[in-house]
Amino acid sequence: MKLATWNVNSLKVRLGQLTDWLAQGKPDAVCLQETKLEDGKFPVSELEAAGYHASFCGQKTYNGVAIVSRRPLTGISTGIPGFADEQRRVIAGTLDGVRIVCLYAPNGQAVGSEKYGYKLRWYSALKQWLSGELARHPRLAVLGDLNVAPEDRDVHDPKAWEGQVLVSEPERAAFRELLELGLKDSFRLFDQPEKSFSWWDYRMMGFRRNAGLRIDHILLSPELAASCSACTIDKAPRKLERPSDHTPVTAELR
DNA sequence: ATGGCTACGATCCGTAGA
Repeated sequence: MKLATWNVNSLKVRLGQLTDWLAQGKPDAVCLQETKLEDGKFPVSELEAAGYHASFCGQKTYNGVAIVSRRPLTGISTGIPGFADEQRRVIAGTLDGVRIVCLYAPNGQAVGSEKYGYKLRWYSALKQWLSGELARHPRLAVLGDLNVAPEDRDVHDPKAWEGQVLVSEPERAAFRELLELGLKDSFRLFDQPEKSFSWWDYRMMGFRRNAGLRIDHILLSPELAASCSACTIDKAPRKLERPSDHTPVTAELR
């Protein structure tokens, strides 16, 4: 099974790139973030024409998540139970016995801001929920834009970013707490190129300078991690005209 | 130099992202 995550930064703008990418890589499921579409405007028929089903939970302008899959998911749920949130950031479903959780973590804006507090509260609720999900679903895959670069090697310029949002110690601690539940960062199960990132700022020629961060992640339960044969970042879509600022990450399960 | 893009929904700029 091939699972992927991609923050498309507007599915309306990136739909053609997505269908091309699906045709090339033929993933079994891809988790999307920042679809920025109300559910009534989700491109169901276009994805069906590409051979994919979709489960989605969106809103206008901001946020929005979806899981696009070769076959329909079962047991679809949205949001984090017990954490009331207007922002559409979480959708989950089951495919071939694998529980797939698609996440769009809050950005946090700036350390100490109101949005930063919301981010940490969101992570706290996420951890509580995923703790139970791991017990319920031994085959659990958590994919998404987690908006945290977990270690300095995930940051192009750790000195410049030190203490900033996406990198700050409380955010990294929140990320580590997910790993302490037993989830594995699938990217780090394998040797990887130095300076591997999944996001580059649109400004300052970020991509050309490889001035990026690794903030899009695929976390796997121990059982799935044991069957994971690869985890790769596909930089090709970031080179296209009008790219998303994020690029897809894919994990292969035996 | 604390900006520089991009998307969106509103105008002819503000909000948000990361």
